[in-house]
Amino acid sequence: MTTIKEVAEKAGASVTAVSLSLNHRENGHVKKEVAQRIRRTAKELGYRPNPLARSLRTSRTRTIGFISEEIATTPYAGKMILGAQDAASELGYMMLLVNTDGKGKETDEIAALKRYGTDGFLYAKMYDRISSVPEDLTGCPTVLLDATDGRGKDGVPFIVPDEVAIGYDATMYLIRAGCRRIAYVGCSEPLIAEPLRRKGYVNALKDAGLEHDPSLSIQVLNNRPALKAVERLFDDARPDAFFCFNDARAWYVYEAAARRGLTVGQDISVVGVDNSRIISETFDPRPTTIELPHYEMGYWGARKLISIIEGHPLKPADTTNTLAEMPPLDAPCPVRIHCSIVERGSVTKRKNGGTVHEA
Amino acid sequence: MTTIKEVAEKAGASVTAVSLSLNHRENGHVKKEVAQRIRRTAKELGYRPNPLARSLRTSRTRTIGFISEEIATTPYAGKMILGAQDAASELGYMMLLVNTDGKGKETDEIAALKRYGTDGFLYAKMYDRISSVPEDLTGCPTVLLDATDGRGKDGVPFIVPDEVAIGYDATMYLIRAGCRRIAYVGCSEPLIAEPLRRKGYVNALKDAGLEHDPSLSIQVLNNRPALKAVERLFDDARPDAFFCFNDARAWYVYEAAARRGLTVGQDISVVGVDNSRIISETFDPRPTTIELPHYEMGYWGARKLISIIEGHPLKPADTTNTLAEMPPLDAPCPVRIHCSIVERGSVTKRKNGGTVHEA
DNA sequence: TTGTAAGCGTTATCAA
DNA sequence: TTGATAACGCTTACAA
Repeated sequence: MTTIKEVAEKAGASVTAVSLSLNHRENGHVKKEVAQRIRRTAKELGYRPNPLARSLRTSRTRTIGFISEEIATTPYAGKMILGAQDAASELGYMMLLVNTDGKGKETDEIAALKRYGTDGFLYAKMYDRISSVPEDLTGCPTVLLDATDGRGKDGVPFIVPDEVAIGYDATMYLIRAGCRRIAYVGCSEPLIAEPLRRKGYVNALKDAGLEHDPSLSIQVLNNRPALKAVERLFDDARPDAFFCFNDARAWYVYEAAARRGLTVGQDISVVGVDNSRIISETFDPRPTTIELPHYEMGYWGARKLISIIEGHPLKPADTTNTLAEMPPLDAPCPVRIHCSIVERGSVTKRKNGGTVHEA
Repeated sequence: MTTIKEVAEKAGASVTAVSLSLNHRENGHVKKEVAQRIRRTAKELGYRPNPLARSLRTSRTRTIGFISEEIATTPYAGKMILGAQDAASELGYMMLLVNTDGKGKETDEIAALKRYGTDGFLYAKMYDRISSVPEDLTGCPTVLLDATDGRGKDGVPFIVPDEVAIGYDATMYLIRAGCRRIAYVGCSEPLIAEPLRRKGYVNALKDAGLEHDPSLSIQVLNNRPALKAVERLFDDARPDAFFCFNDARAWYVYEAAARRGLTVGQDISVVGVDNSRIISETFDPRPTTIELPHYEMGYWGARKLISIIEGHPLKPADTTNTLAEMPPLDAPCPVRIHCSIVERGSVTKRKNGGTVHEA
């Protein structure tokens, strides 16, 4: 590894001049000509500053810590991590990863991260819920991922999926495909997402001028009772399409359909949220899956965090492209991204089907 | 943050004495009494050495880099990362995570990791295959995860699942549950795991004294053709159980069973490899899933790597507990772990159903 | 056994 | 404009 000293010698300048020039802060301190010479020889030598030495001096490390209680408990974790890592990489940051048990270990891991000098923290949950950020993080730049701390705009900045929009789009997709008796197979666990996705479903029906038949909406848990409930739904309400809260719920629809000799994507249509992918991998493409925006939450969470660290606000324009275009009906695996970024003191504004909160 | 200097002052000793004492290298240099006093005051002050400063001096960072081409492309990535992180954490290491595209970006990310001074690298793939480690890593401590470089024991140390044992155990599990006509639903893609799992299946049948009926073995890809093939298998060979290469293959068995009014876990039994979990989540527990040892690969990979970094060999005893006990037949979701660690110059030895390669 | 000081590679201060 | 030099917090060679 070549050092600043070597560059200075080769370029016939002082280390000061080199440091200043390479950080583009030479104005009025180093002659333009010299600065250019320095940059040239630095490039020739393939010089890259030693981040450790730099950090020791500046007490800024250009690293962020990704803290997750349950990296492995859901298949989606990887996407959130990937998104965060991509953003970090784009902005010249490194990402340190720790897993915690949410208890004593958490304190230790956070302490370790702090010792390594991470500039900020991504605190990730694996499904939207109210979750308080550990005390050890107060005062540190932090962004909550897939959770809120319940203190709204006074709380820690957070990124959550726009669940209403997800339900709306899934349902509208089925409507546009010509379905008229669209069922909703929800989840009877108390999840934040549940009523919101259902709300989107109801809104879409309303906007399309379709009657909202309550007998088409059910909530199920799992195993036989869930299957039985779905079978009753098939037989009593006779839906021509299903919007399923998630893949697990969609499974029962597939099973019930198979038992009736019906083929999904032919006799009935199914759209489910989530991404275990098995459905879209194994069966024909049209009955499909809407992915939760885990990648986007990670990506925009990291951008948001770094913007806080560096003291420049994340411009609203930065966030709008999280909303992808609605794919054509014949696209093989249509997916739409819904992701909203909320920060303290922000104002809500509806935009292109998703919700963007601006500062 | 309290510094070594502050500890020295408070304890009435020199920084040298403090450094030596806290690193437990005081023998013959610092009076025992003084060393103890130093350690006490260090504890009182909650002193923790600054890793950056230490690394700058020692050029060892106690960090490892986890390199993955495709963190997000499979649901299993998270587990491997978790395992590696757990091991790192236990051994006092931090883990830096980067994602690459396998091309130009990879070189950049590796360079970045090197600049940050990572002591070693975990190079992870997401399914067992032959994969060469990037040149940039030659000379650096590296462990390949879920892949081999094809150079056998002369190559880079690697960790891969013991696929034969997986197939053996899955099949034996069905045999022990009383099944007699066990089908194998494989995957017709050219995967390393395919013939190995099948081999385990055949071995188990043989060991149990059951006839190996070739008409019970099929390989399918996906969509309608896969479903049709499985349906033919149902109708022609009349199996009472299925060992499926993975969840995606298992899906077709569920679908075909449902179409015949058969209930899995009642009329037929199914064991599948992989962990999308949807099967075990939604249906009765007995027809179940064998998870690939992603966590273990990450965990033992990191231990292996750190042992290389620190220059002390990983003792075989360390690896044996990767082989969990065979769970009782009535366990809700029986899982068995198969993970083998291979290193240069090692010798194979069969142990407790799994394969452990000893140095 | 103890402590002083050099050095790791930067950035920042300040005198020239 | 320029370039010594101190400082960041630690480890370690070496002198006392």
